[in-house]
Amino acid sequence: MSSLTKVIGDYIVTLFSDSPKSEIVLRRKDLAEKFGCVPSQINYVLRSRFSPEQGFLIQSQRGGHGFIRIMQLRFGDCDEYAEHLEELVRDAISEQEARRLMVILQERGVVSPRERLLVEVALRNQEEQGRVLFDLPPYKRDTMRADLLKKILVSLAMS
Amino acid sequence: MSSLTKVIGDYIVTLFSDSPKSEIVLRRKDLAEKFGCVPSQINYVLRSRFSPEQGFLIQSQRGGHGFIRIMQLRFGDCDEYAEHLEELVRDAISEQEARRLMVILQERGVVSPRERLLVEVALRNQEEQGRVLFDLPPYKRDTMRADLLKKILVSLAMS
DNA sequence: AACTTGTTGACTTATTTTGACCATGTCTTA
DNA sequence: TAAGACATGGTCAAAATAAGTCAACAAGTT
Repeated sequence: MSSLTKVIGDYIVTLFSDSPKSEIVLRRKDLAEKFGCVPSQINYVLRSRFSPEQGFLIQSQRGGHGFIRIMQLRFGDCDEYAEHLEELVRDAISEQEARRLMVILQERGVVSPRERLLVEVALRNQEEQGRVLFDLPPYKRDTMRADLLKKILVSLAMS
Repeated sequence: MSSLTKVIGDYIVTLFSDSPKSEIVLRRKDLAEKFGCVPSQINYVLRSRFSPEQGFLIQSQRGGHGFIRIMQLRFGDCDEYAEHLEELVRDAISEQEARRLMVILQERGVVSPRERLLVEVALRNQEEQGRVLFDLPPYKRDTMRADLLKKILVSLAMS
């Protein structure tokens, strides 16, 4: 039993694979009708599944002939992608956010499952030592986690 | 005298052997109901028996259509090899020895070049923080490096 | 007895679904 | 061409649903 949000999200993904361009255009109202839901559900799908963090950009227009355009981000080179990753992690990141980011990166094929496992073990190790050995406050642990994650992801992006 | 935790853990293991994939999805609520326990017992089972250090990755979602997905990345028959690795690393290891070990493991195909890179980044990061941030003595840094390396290698031990 | 592992439940946080109300376009017509 | 009708999309919050955390207590081990 899959959620409506997942079904709609998957449908949008198929639109991308059917399209030669890395960009699709759709009507919120039509999509909502197709899936028998309220229009604002589409906004929720976009917000939760097609965010910049997940590699998408969205443009839209209201009124007659309104539309929603979803663009898949492309990165020219490693440096650009590394920069993108650094922006995602920022200065501090919680355990939960970090884990979620790794899930997304694995799903996008940026890292393998083994690499994700490795990263999780490294992050958990640091977390535990920060907490138990040095009694660091939560925010400090979040910044240290961000530092480690950025170093790892950037080095992988460049490899 | 078998604890509920063990029973549930064993049950989850059978789910893996019944499944062709190395990944299963379950509902916390259902599982708790099946074994007549509180839902949070399931979290305990996962924490104590299916951690990244034990070769498992967990992804979960709260709210409507929530789920828990468990990925198994290693299989039971590598305990011996894991022990071997622990013996290699011992209680303390220098930066140089660690790097040499990683080179050997990569040459033997135990880890990929990217995985080796990842490990080296994690080790360097820990080294730097131990030195700069906490002013740890060399021996302490060597033991911490050994701990991290062992955790990582054991969790990856497979092939 | 001290320590580790397991069990429980109250409280917290996150996700999905829905709908009422808001904002901004285009089109028609006086 | 200005006003109003019509057509879209956006925002926000409530309700329903489900998972996570934490700490106290219990049971088992050493």
